[in-house]
Amino acid sequence: MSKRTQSVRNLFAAGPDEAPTADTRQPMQRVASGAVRSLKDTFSEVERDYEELKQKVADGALPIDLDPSLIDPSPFADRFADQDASAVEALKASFLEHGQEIPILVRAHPTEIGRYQISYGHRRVRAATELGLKVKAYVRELSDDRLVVAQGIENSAREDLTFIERSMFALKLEEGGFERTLIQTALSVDRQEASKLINVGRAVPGWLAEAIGRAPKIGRPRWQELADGLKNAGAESKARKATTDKSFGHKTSDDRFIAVLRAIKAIDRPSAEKTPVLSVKSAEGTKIATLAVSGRVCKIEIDRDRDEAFAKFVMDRIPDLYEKFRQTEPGSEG
DNA sequence: GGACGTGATGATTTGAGAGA
DNA sequence: TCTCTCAAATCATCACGTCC
Repeated sequence: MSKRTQSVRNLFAAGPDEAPTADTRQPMQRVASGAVRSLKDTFSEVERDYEELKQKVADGALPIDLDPSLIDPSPFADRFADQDASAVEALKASFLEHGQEIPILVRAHPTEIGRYQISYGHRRVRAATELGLKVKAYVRELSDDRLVVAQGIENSAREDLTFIERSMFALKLEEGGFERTLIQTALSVDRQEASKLINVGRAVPGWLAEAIGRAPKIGRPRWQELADGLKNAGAESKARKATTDKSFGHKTSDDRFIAVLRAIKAIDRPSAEKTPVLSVKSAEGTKIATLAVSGRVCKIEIDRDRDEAFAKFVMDRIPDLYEKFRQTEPGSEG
């Protein structure tokens, strides 16, 4: 750090009120020596630097240290609370080792003087709070629109929001009266994706999403499947019952999702999830084939070593069998 | 006509299982 | 244990229908 920067910082730290006043300098002007003139020039320069610095802080171009207790979360939360403890722990370790390398972005609280609202950096604030440290923050004037866009851009840069977190964030923005185009920008998605996110957000009750958690391995199709399932009568109470199960809290978030989905689907297809593996035997008692029903497929398995030819024989006749099936099963055509 | 919703599809990624 | 294959899952995009 240069001496001049240091002097500017010291001046900034002391504040303008403590700078020498014009009156105190008056007698020195009578001594028009070169040294004094040089000192005056330097002072003017420092004063200009101070004004520049003040402007940069006001513009949010330079970070300042804030007490985390003065910082409130974003009014448009984009992630579930208490679901990313490991990430906060990692941040705490990083803070202790390197300090806070990346400042957060806040705006002045619109209704409470002296407080701030986060645009992005919730986890950094939490880490700083737990460590009893101040948090480096850019303070900018942000409208609601700019706040959520900045928030969304930061999140998509990290790509660490799960589908349901993005879905709930999108719904929050939609309910907050934001334009679709802004929601698309904030989430870096096209209109189709934004539409799907919002619809899933609407279909999945907040309490259920919170109970399941981030479900990092569960993507749109399966959340969509759950959302569709929840439209059936009684599905929500089944889901609620699943979340009160003793083992529910011990499962991972992904497993909690699967448990709820299974509970919901048990209404629609009671046999599908419970069907055991069925086997067919010959007259001599030899196993010919087995039928295994999983989430999406029915799998018929035939022993290759013994019956590969038979498997081909069956395959050849499947079209005929399927036709006969369609003629005999009234509900089989859709 | 523009905004939105929804289903379908192809490309890519991921994970499990088989075989060397 | 490593490599390969294949199925499942996800994501992005397209196409079409509906509504205002």
